[in-house]
Amino acid sequence: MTTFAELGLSPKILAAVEAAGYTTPTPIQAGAIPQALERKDVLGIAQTGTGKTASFVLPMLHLLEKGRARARMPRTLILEPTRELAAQVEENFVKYGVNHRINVALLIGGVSFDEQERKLERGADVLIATPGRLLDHFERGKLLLTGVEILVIDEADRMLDMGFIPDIERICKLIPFTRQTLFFSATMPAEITKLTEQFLHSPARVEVAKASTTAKTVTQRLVKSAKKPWDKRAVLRDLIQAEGDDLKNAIIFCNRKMDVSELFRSLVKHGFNAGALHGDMDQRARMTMLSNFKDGNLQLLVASDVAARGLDIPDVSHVFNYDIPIHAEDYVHRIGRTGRAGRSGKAFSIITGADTKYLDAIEKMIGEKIEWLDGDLSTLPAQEETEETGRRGRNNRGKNGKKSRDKDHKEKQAQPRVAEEKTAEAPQAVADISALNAPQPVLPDNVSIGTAVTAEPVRPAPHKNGHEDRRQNHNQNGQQNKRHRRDFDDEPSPLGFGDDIPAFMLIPINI
DNA sequence: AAAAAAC
Repeated sequence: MTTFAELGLSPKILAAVEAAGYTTPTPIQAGAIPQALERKDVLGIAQTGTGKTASFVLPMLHLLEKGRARARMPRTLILEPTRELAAQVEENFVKYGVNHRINVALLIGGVSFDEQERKLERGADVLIATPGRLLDHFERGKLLLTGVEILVIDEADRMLDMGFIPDIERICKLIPFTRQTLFFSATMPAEITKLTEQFLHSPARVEVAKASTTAKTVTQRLVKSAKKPWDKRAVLRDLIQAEGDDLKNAIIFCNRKMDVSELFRSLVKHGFNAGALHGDMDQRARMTMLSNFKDGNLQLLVASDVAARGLDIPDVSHVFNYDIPIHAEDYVHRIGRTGRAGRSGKAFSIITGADTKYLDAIEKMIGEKIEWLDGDLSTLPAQEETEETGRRGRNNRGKNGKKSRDKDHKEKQAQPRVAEEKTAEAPQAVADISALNAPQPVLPDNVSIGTAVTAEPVRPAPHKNGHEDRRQNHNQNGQQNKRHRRDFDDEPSPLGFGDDIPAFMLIPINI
């Protein structure tokens, strides 16, 4: 079996790898590192969770040992599709670069330019960036890409999904062709193959057997539910409680950002130790939520698909699909957050009558039928007329019977109820939850409860037209609906604390 | 029925 020492890495790097507790390289590392050290282009085909990041970070450190960076001229560039992934790669440089003196700059959106510019000015050995912010810096003239010796394109197929390919092409053309290119993708659709033909020079192809769709160590179950959000939330709570101590930590996926916020608030109200993660959250809150979840301070993370792929969150015992994903491949990515490295994991998907089409597609794709936990949809009692739905339905609806979140929201402010949905007790309710149910200003979209209790003024009544356009990339038709959404969702981005979030707010609620 | 990413 290969060892790290045989790969040709410098002693400084080997020491750091050993200190990090690794002895044996993964297949992608064993395949890619020697090629990269020989300055060959590499085409790495590997999923996340295969040790892919180290397979470019380690050889990069090795090659960076000679020479040093000049102002505004980074020596290497790594492109990542999401901010979290970019930050995660930076962490890898910290971990494996403990014995090196290298300057790493992280260029991602959602945070201020100033510090990023300072780091560029100081001379960056490694630039880790999402495409938009990188080009933004470039257009401002803060950055020259002519000194880049190594270019890494990570998660190329995801970049494709996200429409980044034109940006990637543009960036590639700004970098001298004498560079070395390391290119990673989990799949190779035609567009990606074309891209590699365009930008790689006789690459060494390193392919890691794809973890056959879904890991065998993951127990998958379907759970029936009526369609209404409060029904689904109750089903979820029951599931979480039924798992008891088996549930160490879990990611709960929703299809929409708005539902992430809503479910997060609901879970917290019910006394669960939960956080939230989606792309409209303030970057700082995103980072904090993620690190708190990784550190075990948060047990549950309600997330959009921003968390479905790539994020290195070891040891998630459970994945819940609060919504079943619309695209079958997302199902695989989501449940791939558990059952990693041979450990066992459980994945529960809440299914309503409207979901069967997507469920069929998923089962077809993974090539198996997923078992129902407790009877399939046909065993679902007729839901409409139950006391439960009746009561909640009234509270959740506006005069015309259409859902009016804004109204619902204000009602909650005015006369908060002790228990939102059915009076399920919180699982391990110990701490003083009453504060959460006390009258309070609008509970912010993004962060934990502490915020609401602070004297942050309730946000001024309806939005003036002007500043609604921050997120105008929603659908074109249906202005009415759109307004509803915004009124609820478009809280002043987290809390209006600007860059200075008081520390206590970032402390998750431990119960 | 979506999310992500620049301002």
